[in-house]
Amino acid sequence: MGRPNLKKKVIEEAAIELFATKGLARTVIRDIAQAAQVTEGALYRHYKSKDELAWSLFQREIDRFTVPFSELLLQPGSASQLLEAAVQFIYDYYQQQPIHFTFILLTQHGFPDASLRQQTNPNDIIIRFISQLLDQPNDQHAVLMAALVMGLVMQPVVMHGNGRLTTHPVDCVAEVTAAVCRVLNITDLLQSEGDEPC
Amino acid sequence: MGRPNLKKKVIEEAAIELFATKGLARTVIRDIAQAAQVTEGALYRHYKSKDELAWSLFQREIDRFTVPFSELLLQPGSASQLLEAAVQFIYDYYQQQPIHFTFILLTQHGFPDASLRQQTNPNDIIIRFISQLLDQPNDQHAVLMAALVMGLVMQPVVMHGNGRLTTHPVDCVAEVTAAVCRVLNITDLLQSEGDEPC
DNA sequence: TGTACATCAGTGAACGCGCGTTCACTGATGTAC
DNA sequence: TGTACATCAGTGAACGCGCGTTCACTGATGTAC
Repeated sequence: MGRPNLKKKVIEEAAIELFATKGLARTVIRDIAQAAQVTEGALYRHYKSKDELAWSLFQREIDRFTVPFSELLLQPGSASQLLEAAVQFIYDYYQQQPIHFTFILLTQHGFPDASLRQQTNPNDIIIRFISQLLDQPNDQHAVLMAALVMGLVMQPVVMHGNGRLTTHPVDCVAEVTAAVCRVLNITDLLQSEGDEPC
Repeated sequence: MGRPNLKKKVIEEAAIELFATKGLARTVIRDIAQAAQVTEGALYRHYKSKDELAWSLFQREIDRFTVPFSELLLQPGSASQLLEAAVQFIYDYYQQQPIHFTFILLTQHGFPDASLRQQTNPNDIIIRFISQLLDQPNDQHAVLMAALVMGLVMQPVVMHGNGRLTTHPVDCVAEVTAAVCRVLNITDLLQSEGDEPC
């Protein structure tokens, strides 16, 4: 083999898929190498340890998600429009990149939480967004609301992942957005179909 | 030492605490033995493997939670009363047994999901409860609603666990219950303070 | 263009540590007589 | 009550496998002249 590191991407995709399905700890270097059709040593041409591989991929995947996501939250629009766009974005991402999304979701607890910069930590992004939406400096009430919204939006993904929810979240955008608005007491008129308000 | 297995409980408590804080995979037998002040061999007088220990504790802790919880859901009362009691029960449990509750929460993904009987699986209990509450045989809409409620109630615990929410969930029962009712479009009158309705 | 050399992604085999597990043992407690 | 024996929770040391990691190597590609 020569210069073009053809296998790096293959290794990374294999690692992400295995991490997403088996978890960090249950995935061993041999699994990754085998899935990527390389020997185990090849992995160490690109990463100096398994931990570095996992952490590096996690950071990259987090960024790929959060950068466009936080840009979206800066767009102009009413609260309900923004929220709907946010929910749509998340579920679209999950639909188009299910493995990468699951990787983020599943492995986030495997790293010390403080190790991500606040700027790129999805939890903190949501908290800031909800704080300004409610026009409350980020006091505890805003944090609670952020937690409620976070749970509301993510749990359908979890339940879809474990097979209980067979409807794909992407087909529940309107319903979930409506729920979010109800929880936040946002009474904007959505361009909604189906679900009726208070 | 003699017959009374004094150390079994100590071993189990040490294991639960370590599993809850470090996770199953990052906790090694030596950690548990050291924390319980016994040698590693002692552990194998009670369990035939690390996996059996973890699984056995998980089943036991799940049962200790779900048995009284699902009994509570059978009590008479209005929808909103039942929901408030349920939220109160969960947050009380988390307050009184934070380590045990976190153990369940954190390690649930470490076991194959199908391995718990449907009867004692919290997810399925919630789905059944919401299904009958909405008077919809458990079709996908009810499952989605169950997911929303589950996320709504559990996420504050997660965020309290990672330090973002400093208010204890037990002090958010009214607010969370109100959110649940709004999501489910339940317009019962709660004996609520503070939060106003539609 | 052709030749000589540097680079470096990937190989294949080995290494050694950390881990779960085993096992001969000890000695305190319970039981039979 | 006292004596002999069975039981078994806990000890302490060792074992061996699975795992992450290392390393001398190969050979294809890029570059200098």
